[in-house]
Amino acid sequence: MASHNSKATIWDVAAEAGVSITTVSRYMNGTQRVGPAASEAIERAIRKLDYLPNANVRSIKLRQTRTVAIIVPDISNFFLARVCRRVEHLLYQAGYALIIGSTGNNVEKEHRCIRSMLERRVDGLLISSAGQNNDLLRRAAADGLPMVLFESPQPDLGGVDYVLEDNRANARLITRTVLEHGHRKISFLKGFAHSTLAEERWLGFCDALAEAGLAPEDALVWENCRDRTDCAPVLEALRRQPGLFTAVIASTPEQMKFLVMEARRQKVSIPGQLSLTGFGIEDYTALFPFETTCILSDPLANADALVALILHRMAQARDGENFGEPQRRIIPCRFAQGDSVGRV
Amino acid sequence: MASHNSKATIWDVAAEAGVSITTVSRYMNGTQRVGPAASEAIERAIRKLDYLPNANVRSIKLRQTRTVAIIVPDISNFFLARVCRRVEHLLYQAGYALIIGSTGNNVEKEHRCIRSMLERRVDGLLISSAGQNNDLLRRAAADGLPMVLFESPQPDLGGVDYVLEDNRANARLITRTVLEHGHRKISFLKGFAHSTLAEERWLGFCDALAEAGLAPEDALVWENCRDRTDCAPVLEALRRQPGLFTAVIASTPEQMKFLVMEARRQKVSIPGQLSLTGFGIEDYTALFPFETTCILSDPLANADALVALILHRMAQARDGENFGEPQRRIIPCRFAQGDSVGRV
DNA sequence: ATGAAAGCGCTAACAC
DNA sequence: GTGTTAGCGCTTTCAT
Repeated sequence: MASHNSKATIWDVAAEAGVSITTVSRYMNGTQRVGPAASEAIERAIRKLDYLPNANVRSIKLRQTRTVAIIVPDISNFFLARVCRRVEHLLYQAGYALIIGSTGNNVEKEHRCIRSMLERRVDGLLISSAGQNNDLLRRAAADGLPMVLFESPQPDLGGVDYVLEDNRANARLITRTVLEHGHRKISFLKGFAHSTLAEERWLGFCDALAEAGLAPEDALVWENCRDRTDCAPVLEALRRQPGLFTAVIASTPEQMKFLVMEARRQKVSIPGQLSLTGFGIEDYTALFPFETTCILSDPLANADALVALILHRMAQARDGENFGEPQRRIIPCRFAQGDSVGRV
Repeated sequence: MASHNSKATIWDVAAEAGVSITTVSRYMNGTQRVGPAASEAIERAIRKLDYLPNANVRSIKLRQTRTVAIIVPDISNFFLARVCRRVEHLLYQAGYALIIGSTGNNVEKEHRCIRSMLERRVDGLLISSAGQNNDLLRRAAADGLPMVLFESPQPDLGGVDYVLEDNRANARLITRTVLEHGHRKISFLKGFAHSTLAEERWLGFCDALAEAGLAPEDALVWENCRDRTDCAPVLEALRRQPGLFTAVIASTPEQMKFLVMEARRQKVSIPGQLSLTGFGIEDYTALFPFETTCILSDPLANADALVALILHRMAQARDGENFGEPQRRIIPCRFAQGDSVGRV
């Protein structure tokens, strides 16, 4: 079987059609009218040779790749998968392809991902960064690369666009709800240690507690819960020591899911024995065996904002315009009133 | 702010370091020794200029992009998201980047996705095709593009590698289980109309029925169930006409999920009033409020096979070797014995 | 160990 | 309307 280097080039098409490569180029891109005779000959040659222009070569003259990159901690995460799907679709409609990098919250991998995207000269970069690579990102931004960050704010990385949710306010709101239901012993599951997203949710929790004259209790705070095995101990503790806490707040949809699974396994009834709330996603938390009271993120709205911003920046970059003020879009979340938080 | 065309080239580095571009190239790629003095000067120049080689330009000389594409109906689908995550990771480790296309089972979009990937000269293509683009795929394969199909077999597209599950046998197995539990009125949810994957599962269902001397009843077969709204009528029918069927088999994990959600909403107890089974995924069906009896697909095993095959083919293509026999890997599924199928 | 120069496949002035 | 030609930024003979 032939190696696929056997691809036809514009020269082959030109020769076959008996015209110059310029004419072929013009025909392909519609940059200029070409005569009907030539058109037909070229069309025939293209079909005969199965000609497909080489986009990489094109990109070097055009100085744009019509590719944007998205870098996220985990594409199989429900929220991010939804974001990616819509971003891919919207960009596709705008004539861009999407390259995805999934970093697993590994700083080293994220670094190499970013580098790789830069070497590929993507026209734009969408990134939910775990942090620690801000110097690299800053340089890229300073170089004029259209870029929008999302999910996790990077306080030391200004001058770029952000798409965020108000995690602190939302965490405060949900915590207040729990307090209003009479709970005083409230457990909190923190997320990935280095994530500013997780940190903000934690701060919002503390805010609400403070407003009620309370303070977080060490014994009720669970660090770095990323896995089902990280979440199991929470319910085990409760069973060992009934009354240790009456409500638990999860700071990610995954944590909620793990808690639901563990609650079933360990036969802890929700909200009977334990109230559960936190951060969810529509169409995900819907599967839980109760109406979930929680803050609902909207992946589609996030994606829409991301695409709107990056397209805008890329247009500016193409036209050599000044970028102007960095944008900061806060995507509102919905407060879902369910029955997973009971009165105490 | 400067346009990001302000990128340094190999010429800039050479000039800054006082050497020729050849030397810089050799230094970057380690293709040949360069003197210590030159090395240091180049290193300094690179840092100073923030030089990042242009991968697209490189690719045209090297005749490889170190990029592979994966095209799937929906990246936010749990199974595919998991597959993509692992494929991305494995390929990344092998030095390849992954471009993802999500087609929404739209033939037109799939076609343009494939074309786009070919124009980008990806070194390999992984695709779960909805069908109907087999001529394009066949030409690509004939051109020597390493390619492996998965999920949905394309009977008219031979000579390429496949990673599949034995859907027909698995559907037969799960149906037989339902029959063995005494069910005779069994409802079946078919999947996306044009999907050969869905078709195979349907055939396996028919096989088992036939073995038991039964035949599918039109009133119990639901076509083209892709959404929650497609699944709701199933349970509504049962409530309108109790005893219409005693068990339901879903042909995709999503259908199972929708049925679970609807069962809760419509207050149909599983397996009390209705037995439920079908095709699931570990860590997904785990969330259901019962132990699910079903066939479990293994996204990781699928991904491993995909990557192993494509890497092998790409190595062959690079070395100009003959491709030899097409491979066909059947990934085994696990039969999960739960309690969602009751005795009748 | 280093450099000059010939491409890779394409686009875009600039001629005609 | 069409062709000539000079690049785009890089790798790679082939000399030195």
